[in-house]
Amino acid sequence: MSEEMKYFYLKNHPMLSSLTEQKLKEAASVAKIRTVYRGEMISYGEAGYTRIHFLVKGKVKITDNSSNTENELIKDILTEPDIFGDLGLEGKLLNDECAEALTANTIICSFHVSEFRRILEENPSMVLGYAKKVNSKLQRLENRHADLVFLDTKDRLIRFIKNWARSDGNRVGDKIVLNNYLTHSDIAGFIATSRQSVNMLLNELRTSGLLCYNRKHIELNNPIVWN
Amino acid sequence: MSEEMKYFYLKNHPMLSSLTEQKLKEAASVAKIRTVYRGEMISYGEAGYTRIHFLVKGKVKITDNSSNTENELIKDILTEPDIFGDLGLEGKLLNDECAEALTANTIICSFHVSEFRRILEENPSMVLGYAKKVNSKLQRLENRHADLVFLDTKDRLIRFIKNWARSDGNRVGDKIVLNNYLTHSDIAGFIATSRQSVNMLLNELRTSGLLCYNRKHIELNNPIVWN
DNA sequence: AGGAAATTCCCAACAGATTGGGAAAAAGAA
DNA sequence: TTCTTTTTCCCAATCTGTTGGGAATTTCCT
Repeated sequence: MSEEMKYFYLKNHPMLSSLTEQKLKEAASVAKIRTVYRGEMISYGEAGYTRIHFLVKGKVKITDNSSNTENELIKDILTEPDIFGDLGLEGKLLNDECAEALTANTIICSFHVSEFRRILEENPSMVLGYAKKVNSKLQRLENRHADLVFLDTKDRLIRFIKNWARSDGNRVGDKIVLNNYLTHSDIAGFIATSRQSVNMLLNELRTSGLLCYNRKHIELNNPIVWN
Repeated sequence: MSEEMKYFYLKNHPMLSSLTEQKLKEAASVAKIRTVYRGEMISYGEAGYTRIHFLVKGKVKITDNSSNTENELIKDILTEPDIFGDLGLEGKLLNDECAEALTANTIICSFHVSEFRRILEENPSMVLGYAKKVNSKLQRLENRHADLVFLDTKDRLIRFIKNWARSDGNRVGDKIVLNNYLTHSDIAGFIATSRQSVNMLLNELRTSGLLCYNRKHIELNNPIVWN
């Protein structure tokens, strides 16, 4: 990966776009950039040498492997552009948190937290963007938590698909098409239900004409309903 | 409230203790400090003029009033020292989020986000503390979310009491004593169950000898179990 | 002290979702 | 292609926790 490509990818990431050309080139020189295969794990580094990752292309699944092996909890599903890793910048490894690329040729750009801390301190303009980003993760989780409390499984699935369509859907004619890089099991792990229920409910939505789906794609039939 | 008291309270807050004396006095001059009664609501400000609050003494309950009136969801219960308000620093009001003092003479110190943004930008050393704090809120919520997914009501209640004891318990002889400023309904709102279940389970724990409780206090009998 | 409001307490019936059985279909590997 | 693994699919039994009834108790207000 050439230095120019690194610069290009970093510049396109909204968290870093506010940097001056000079600062951005400095950042690019210490950044590590990597193309990750589908299914490949992305390391958070060792305790004391943790990293912070910028997802510049592709999708990433964040899982929590601290609990039972059966029925893993999916903490988040990220679409570019986003960040993940040791967001506290403290060098602490997070509770058995793992990241895995969901798409082929996922591109990740990463810094040691110590390097990133320096960059943050030298660029006060970036600080607010960082606070905003971490806070937005907090709020998204607050909403998801509230959904888990108040909604039943079906409504959680619908809410999940809506959000998915918003962040990653393509309008094609009078439909919204999603590339389906998730299994029923992934969806179940995200909305906290069983694979069986996800399957049953998707069939229900299909029968009632709200969507079509196969292993590759999901088509949402009525954009108004799915808004 | 005198200027000296403001300075004193701000200096004692870990998020602000890294400031130089000079910077801290400047901060104190723009801060607003207020003593809040039990049950009193704490305003987040108006859209565009939101505030960020430093809880310097007392307990505060953060609720989400966007859903049904019945069975409110309690987003968090804060013990001093902590921060809350518009953590994204964007001037956006959060989804019907409300804050309410749970203790008498709760002391809150607050800034306009625009003032606080300036303070952050002028004090790079504070930035990391802020990121760390917001990230710790994110992680606490991640754990709570996982508890809601994997644990049954009883284990969630036990986990809740454990955390409560850790952040706010006093060791008295071979017991841990908690000042009980929460109703069964509050606890239910926090662990996402019904008042009835909280009551049933607390009685169960009492019968099995793990704790004693009345409206004022909760005593945990076996510190080893509750660790 | 007396009355109103909030909180705590109890029980039985019900509902939504899980569990655990197993089978078919698709994807990936060799 | 053929074999293996993963994913999708279905059904019936079961269960956890809620709902909604109402009563007792405590706190707060005057």
